[in-house]
Amino acid sequence: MAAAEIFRALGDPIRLEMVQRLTRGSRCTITAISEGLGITRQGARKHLQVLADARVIALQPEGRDVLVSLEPESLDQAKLFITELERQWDVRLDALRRFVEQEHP
Amino acid sequence: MAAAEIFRALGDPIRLEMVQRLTRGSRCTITAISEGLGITRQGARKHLQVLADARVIALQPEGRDVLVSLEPESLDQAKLFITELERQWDVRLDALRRFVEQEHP
DNA sequence: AAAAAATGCACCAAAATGGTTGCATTTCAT
DNA sequence: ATGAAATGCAACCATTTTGGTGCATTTTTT
Repeated sequence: MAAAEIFRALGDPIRLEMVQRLTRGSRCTITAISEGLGITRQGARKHLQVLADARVIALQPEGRDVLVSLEPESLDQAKLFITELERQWDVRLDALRRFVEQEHP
Repeated sequence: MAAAEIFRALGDPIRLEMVQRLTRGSRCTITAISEGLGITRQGARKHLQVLADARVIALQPEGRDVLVSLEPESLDQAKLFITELERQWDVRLDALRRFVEQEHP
């Protein structure tokens, strides 16, 4: 289940903050996005790797630094997954409603 | 960030499978939802607790057993969070586009 | 009343996570 | 050419997570 990995990547306050920063500001370096998180650069780097493994972000070396950028497709995938869950839920509720109406006319 | 906890709860294949079962079938007991997952009931029970802590599901004792049911509001919250991320992303892209058009008329 | 079912609780072990420090390497700027 | 900046890598540590076993307890069922 690829969705689980994306959810997992988003399931941490620091990583979620990183993603939020990327949606607001543009792409930036690892050092830049690691500032003001209360952890070291090396610590932040591990979080970035988790996000990259789930393809929530992309890391591309550019000379001396590495550019961090958002991969919006992953967010779409996650949202679609939830939407589908809700659709199934609604289908079930509808079936239940029809059943009750049929049994108690 | 409450969203992080919800994402975290969804970020595991077994827990995601449990949620999916709940959207399809109706509420059921702990034993029922723990079957066919490849782990013991006690193991499954811990996953259920994670989901309950994040309010993705509700656990209500009912005589001898405990009924497991989905709390759809949590899914909505998670979806809304992603939707908002995407909105910010789009706002930024639009701003960038307008900027480029202005600079290179 | 006795057996069976559903669950809780406590404890245990292995693995993963989150975070650190220290140091080496590459690349850019002066 | 030298120094500063950005990064990578490895080792290490504490904590949490994942999963298990064993046993006690409470309800149903027969």
